[in-house]
Amino acid sequence: MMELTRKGEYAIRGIVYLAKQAPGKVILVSEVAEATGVPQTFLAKIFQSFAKLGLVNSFRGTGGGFLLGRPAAKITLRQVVEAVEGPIIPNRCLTEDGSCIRENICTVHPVWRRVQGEIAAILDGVTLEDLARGE
Amino acid sequence: MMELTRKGEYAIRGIVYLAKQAPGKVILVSEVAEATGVPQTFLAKIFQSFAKLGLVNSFRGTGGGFLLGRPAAKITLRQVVEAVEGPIIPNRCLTEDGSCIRENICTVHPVWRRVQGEIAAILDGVTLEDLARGE
DNA sequence: CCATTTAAGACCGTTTTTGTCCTTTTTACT
DNA sequence: AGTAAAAAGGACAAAAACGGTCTTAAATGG
Ligand code: SF4
Ligand code: SF4
Repeated sequence: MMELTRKGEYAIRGIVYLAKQAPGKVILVSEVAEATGVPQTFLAKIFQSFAKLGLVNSFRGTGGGFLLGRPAAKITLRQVVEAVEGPIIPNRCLTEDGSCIRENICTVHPVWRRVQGEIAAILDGVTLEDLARGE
Repeated sequence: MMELTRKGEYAIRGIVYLAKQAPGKVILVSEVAEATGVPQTFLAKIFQSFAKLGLVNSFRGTGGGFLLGRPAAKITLRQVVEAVEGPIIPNRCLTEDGSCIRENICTVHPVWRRVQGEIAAILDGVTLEDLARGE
């Protein structure tokens, strides 16, 4: 239950690898893939979505590659996870458009809201800098 | 991300309905299904797995049905969720058989362990009695 | 025996996951 | 200008998970 997908796991491995590099250094996706044990084409897709959100910068052509879009200390684990997995939603009724008619009288709903808040808080409290240098 | 399946949601709705009944009263799965808006045959399956674990007792034949296997105060939300969704595993490396070779040196692993612990603690702290009478 | 109700398992369409492959675009270097 | 090196983008697809249904069997009370 509540399992991160491989995409999420790969995303973290990949961007943490970037965070470990010297700031400003451009890295090939092929290098990241090999170092982290992630299928290269899959990782490329993941990095593309990172790039759209500004989490990484990319350069095409010879000498191209990826690097972090901002300092590692300014990227949280939550941002990484939500970039590829979407918002943290332990149950359907926690989406922005309240989807369950029982929501008003439901006693379970607040429990899921707490779960959501706790997970978000933990993930918000961890940055790529923490992960890159071993907390 | 981290979304409860419909099976899990249905399971909670169903067993909370049982918890709201007078202790000892036997309820038909058809009644629970109608009251909670869950497909009956699907709910029947869910209740079967509850029965195997002792969360509910069942009686077959005329006058049969379901009731809680022990007092509502002795059944936690975690037990209900894990009965149908399996253990709370935010990431693969948190299964009993450590499946990731990086686990020893990984800085992300402890974060997921924290998440696991927090979710478990929240769900452990809520009983069917709480849910039945509105906390 | 018969109606009722759960138990158990086979089955099945849809969606999501987990990728691959191919073409295009951008860029640097010669 | 030509070419090689990357990432960008999109189509495709096998496998797994999800969300159920259906059928048959077993128990139970009348
Ligand atoms: S019944 Fe309660 S917990 Fe379930 S989806 Fe509706 S509001 Fe959420
Ligand atoms: S790399 Fe770390 S977080 Fe990812 S599966 Fe392995 S131990 Fe867990």
